[in-house]
Amino acid sequence: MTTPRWEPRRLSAVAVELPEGVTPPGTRGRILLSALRLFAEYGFHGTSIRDLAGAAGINSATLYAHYPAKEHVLAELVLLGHTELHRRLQQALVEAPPGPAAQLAALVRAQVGAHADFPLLALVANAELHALSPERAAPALALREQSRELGLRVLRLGVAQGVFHVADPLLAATAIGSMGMQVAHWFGPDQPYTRDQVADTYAGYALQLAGAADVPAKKTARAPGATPAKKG
Amino acid sequence: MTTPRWEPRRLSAVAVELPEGVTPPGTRGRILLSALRLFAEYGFHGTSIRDLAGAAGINSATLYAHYPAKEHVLAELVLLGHTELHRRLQQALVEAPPGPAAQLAALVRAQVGAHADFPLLALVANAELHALSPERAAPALALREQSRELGLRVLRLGVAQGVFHVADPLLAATAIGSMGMQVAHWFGPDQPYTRDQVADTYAGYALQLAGAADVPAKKTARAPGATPAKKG
DNA sequence: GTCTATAAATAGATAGAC
DNA sequence: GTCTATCTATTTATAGAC
Repeated sequence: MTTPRWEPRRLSAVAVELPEGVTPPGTRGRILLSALRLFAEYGFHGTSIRDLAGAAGINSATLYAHYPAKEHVLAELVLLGHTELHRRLQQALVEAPPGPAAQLAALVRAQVGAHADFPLLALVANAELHALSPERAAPALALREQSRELGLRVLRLGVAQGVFHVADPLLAATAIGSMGMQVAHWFGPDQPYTRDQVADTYAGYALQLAGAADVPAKKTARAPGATPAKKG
Repeated sequence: MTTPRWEPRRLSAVAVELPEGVTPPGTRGRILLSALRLFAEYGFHGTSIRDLAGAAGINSATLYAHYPAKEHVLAELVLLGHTELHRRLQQALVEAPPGPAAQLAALVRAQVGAHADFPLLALVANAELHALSPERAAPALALREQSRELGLRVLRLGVAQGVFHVADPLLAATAIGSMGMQVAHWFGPDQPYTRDQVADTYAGYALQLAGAADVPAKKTARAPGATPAKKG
């Protein structure tokens, strides 16, 4: 690709940004943000070194002063994305009130929040990870596995305590996780929801799906504000 | 790419096949099946004309006797995938017992079934659609919109009838649809579930998520067999 | 329909001046 | 760090023989 083949369609109005404090300063940061946008829109293989450099306002050769290869730019984004999600999930668990129901709600809110706050990063981290060599994909895959187990543990605990009622916690965790992952594909400022509305609503869905006994089912309304887990 | 960079990771044990009766005979069919596998594994831009031809056992120039360009091969796959899903959803609605609960269950079973039966096709149809020009993506996008509305209508009807209890049917439909879409990313013969087990379980999840009042919540067990919608 | 051969453009990456 | 210039391989696609 030299010049854009056609107008972007995958993600129009979404802000091109990375989590706080992780964007490198100067040119390297501009390269990373350009890659975030282009990889999300056209994919890793659909973006050339010259596209990347052009979007960052530099010559293509200059890119190699900051990254040894195109793959390393993707690797940094993929790792950033998985790290941020895992960090948020862990923090959510720490801050959540005790009990599987509140913890599941907190996890889902954190997952949905992460995917709504950084949809481009989530998209690249998930959809382009396959373009990395196994060695460079491994760290992200390890983080993904850890994140998955956080949810699975909460679900299993909830079933053991009689709070949740699912025959197969693994399948339930997969289904719940799937809801949140897809948020990156459609959420944006053009949607009639705030990120907290989606996060809260999805947390309610997760509890319903898990058959959480005494949890307010009608809390799935369009109430704004995060108000994390004020239910026991 | 000339020779495989590394072993396939995205989808290992999944059969490379298309829905019954749609695979073209002869060389054109071999091209299409090769594209199904390679596009799913490496993406459209990650697969070269020579990869495609080599996998089909022909010279790269021969490909142009069957398709005018690489993009047309992808376009055929993308349209095939969206057509098959829409066809199954429509048929599921026709065959389903009356009532929003049974209809929602039937839709989810059909969606999950389609993604479990043809994960490669679902993956290509969804993840590589962005590589098509707007004109060639349009037919698939139209089908996608129609499929989406099938689910949305059932949810809205169920809410209106007091069978479902969700504040925002659109968001609920999105969440439910997201569960099923992701099935293509993980389901395969290496999983400890049959396609019907996943389909039935996910149908139960959807009803739970939607707050379906009087629906057997414990039917989410690992009971094999499709047995479509024997509940009212 | 299938091939060999090749054109024309673009790819990722490097050399070396400033 | 950034540039111009360039190398080398690969890309999509075509020409023309069989």
